[in-house]
Amino acid sequence: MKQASAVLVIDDDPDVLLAARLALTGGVERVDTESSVDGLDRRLAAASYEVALVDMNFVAGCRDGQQGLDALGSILQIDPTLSVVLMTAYGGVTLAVEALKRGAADFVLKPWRNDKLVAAVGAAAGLTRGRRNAQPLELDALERQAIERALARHERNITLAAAALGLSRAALYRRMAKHGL
Amino acid sequence: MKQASAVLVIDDDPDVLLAARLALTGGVERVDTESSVDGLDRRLAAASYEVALVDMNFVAGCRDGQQGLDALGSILQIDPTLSVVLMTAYGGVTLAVEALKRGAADFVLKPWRNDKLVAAVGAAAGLTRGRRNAQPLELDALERQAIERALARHERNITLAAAALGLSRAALYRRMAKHGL
DNA sequence: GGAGCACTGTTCATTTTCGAACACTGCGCG
DNA sequence: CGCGCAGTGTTCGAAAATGAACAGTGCTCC
Repeated sequence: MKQASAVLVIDDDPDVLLAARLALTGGVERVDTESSVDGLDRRLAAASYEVALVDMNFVAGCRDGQQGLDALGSILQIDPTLSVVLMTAYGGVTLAVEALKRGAADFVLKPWRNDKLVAAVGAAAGLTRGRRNAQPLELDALERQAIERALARHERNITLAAAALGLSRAALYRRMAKHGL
Repeated sequence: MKQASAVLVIDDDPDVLLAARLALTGGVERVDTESSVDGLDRRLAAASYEVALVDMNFVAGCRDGQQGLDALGSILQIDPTLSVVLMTAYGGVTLAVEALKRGAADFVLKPWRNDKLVAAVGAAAGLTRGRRNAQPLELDALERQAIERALARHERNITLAAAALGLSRAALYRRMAKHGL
């Protein structure tokens, strides 16, 4: 099924923005561009993006990608469900690893191959959708899961598990029976 | 606080195993080594490791790291709480990104700097401990969280939120009151 | 205007759940 | 052995949660 998706591309180089737009158009519903990381808050609130594609180097002569990592942090703080794909021309393994460890969905090197970029953005959009659709389970199922975990963690010692769950032993018995454990 | 931690190192090169042992001894409680990815199941069940440090290239002439990715998958399937640090001499950004996306805790290049390796393994051990100590919340708190999320997701529409949680509207009102929402 | 609709907030007889108490089973220990 | 301890599984009157029903509020549409 074809999915509508909105992507926000952030880079200080207009050429890159244009190239990204051309590469992504057709693959995604909408491509917005932004040349700075300022005012992200409003930007992200205004339209509900599914992917942010962010450059890591905004300051000339500064190639360590720190701005990108900072932007990543800001974006995830604003919306933890939004997938962030980072891109850089100067990246090494160390930077890529750091980016992923900090929660980036993917990491692409400039210059990119258009099909790879589309694939990365598509996969990231899928991640976002997955996170956003992850509706809280029904309370019943949630309780069942929690009880199972608590029992496992305490090696089926009902007394301890009950205490950990914050209920009386008798109550845990009843709920175990209810859930068929 | 100094933490006891057990590390399992897997590499087909005895020199690498020795180097790893030397680098890690002192930094961690115990270092076990293994020269193959076979029989991981028993190995992991026998001792409770906090980190697995795994080489990505077991087959001569095959440098794409596929074995490492497979091993990563196997290990996480056996014990999802165990942090896996991958290492390779031939890695590029692409491989590193793939490894992290598949759930590796970190990715180090051979030859490593001993202090970096110790730091990576230490951080990974911390991750494992965090995951393992993440005891299921008390049922009450869990319910509160679920209710908050459901309300947020449905823009405070009580009727919809109640349906999503699998309880009646009146019940949701009561629980909201109980939790002070 | 007013009928239809979707949602809110509350009431109350009925049903469920609560936990303290009890009896029982191992198990280590002097 | 006899004692204490830690755990299990069950009982029962008291207390709390349940959901159908109701009245109220704000809309949209004709």
